[in-house]
Amino acid sequence: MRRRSSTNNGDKEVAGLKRGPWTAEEDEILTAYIQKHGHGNWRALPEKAGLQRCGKSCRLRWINYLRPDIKRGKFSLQEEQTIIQLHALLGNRWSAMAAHIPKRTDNEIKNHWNTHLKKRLMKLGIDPMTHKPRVESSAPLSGSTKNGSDLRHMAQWESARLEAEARLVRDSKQAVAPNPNPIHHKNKNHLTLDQIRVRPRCLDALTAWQSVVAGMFSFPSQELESPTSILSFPSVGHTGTSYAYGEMGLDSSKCVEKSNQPLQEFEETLMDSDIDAWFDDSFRVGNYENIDQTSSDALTYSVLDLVNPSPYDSYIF
DNA sequence: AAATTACACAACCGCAGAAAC
DNA sequence: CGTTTCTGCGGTTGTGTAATT
Repeated sequence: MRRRSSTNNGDKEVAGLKRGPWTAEEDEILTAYIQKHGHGNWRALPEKAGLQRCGKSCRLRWINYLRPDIKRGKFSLQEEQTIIQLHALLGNRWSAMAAHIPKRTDNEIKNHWNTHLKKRLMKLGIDPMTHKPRVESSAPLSGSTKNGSDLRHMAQWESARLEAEARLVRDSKQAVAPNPNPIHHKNKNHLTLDQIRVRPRCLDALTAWQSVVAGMFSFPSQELESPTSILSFPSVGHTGTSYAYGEMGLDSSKCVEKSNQPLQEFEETLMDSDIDAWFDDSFRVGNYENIDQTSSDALTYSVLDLVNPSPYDSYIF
């Protein structure tokens, strides 16, 4: 594809350098060269390999496309769930997210988020940046002060949860072993076995949150508490169902109605496109108690484990 | 069937931090 | 210790293709 000339440091456009999509022949040359010599200095690589590309372009092509340890194709529901949860923890830190999603590149995750997941969350009434329900400021709370209070209560709880999670991620980064992944060597989210033993059962809040969302389908009646928040949900006049709708960012007045009505209308909302299947699968509750933390497999413990207790053998998939 | 629009994703840009000099 | 160079990251855009009109 044609681009305007670059003013980037070290990559100033040089006459004769090819741009745009890579050909199969170029891919072959680059792959063969790196497999034989390693990439070494990216800037010097194109000349050595006989490619009319800048080093930056070669690096990008290798990392995002040609590397052998890349899984291509559709994202699984589990991967999507993980991305969403990691995004809630890490924000737009795509490379950090990629470090916890095997065989996926930051670029791929970023693209998938921007083209799919962000839109799905928005469609569900969830702000993709804050991961909080979007409450229309212009929409009155339909005369229900109680519900307005509840929504604020939920927002406070959610805010506290996110803060606690962010704090935990920061803390976990301060005491970490080197990441063996050469691609993401800067990422330091892996914990040693000793560190795992003293790891606080921090993100149970996330599980709790998932429980709330899953409550849309199971309607828990018990009070929900979060270890990362002093707030708890009122048990009177505010069922799991109504919170769930609030979580979905639906009109609060409808929440009250829906808590006492069949799910028909709600289901109709979800029936739109493929959201229902995705949502049902993506937000089922995991169970931290099932983790075998003494397993030798737990030598590295990552942020992924915080958000997805059993990512690879989940019953979801 | 052609034109238009929406979508997906590869690739580029510019910046910041690390490393080398 | 300051400067230069290199690398990696996140944001953005252009293009090909599918879907719709």
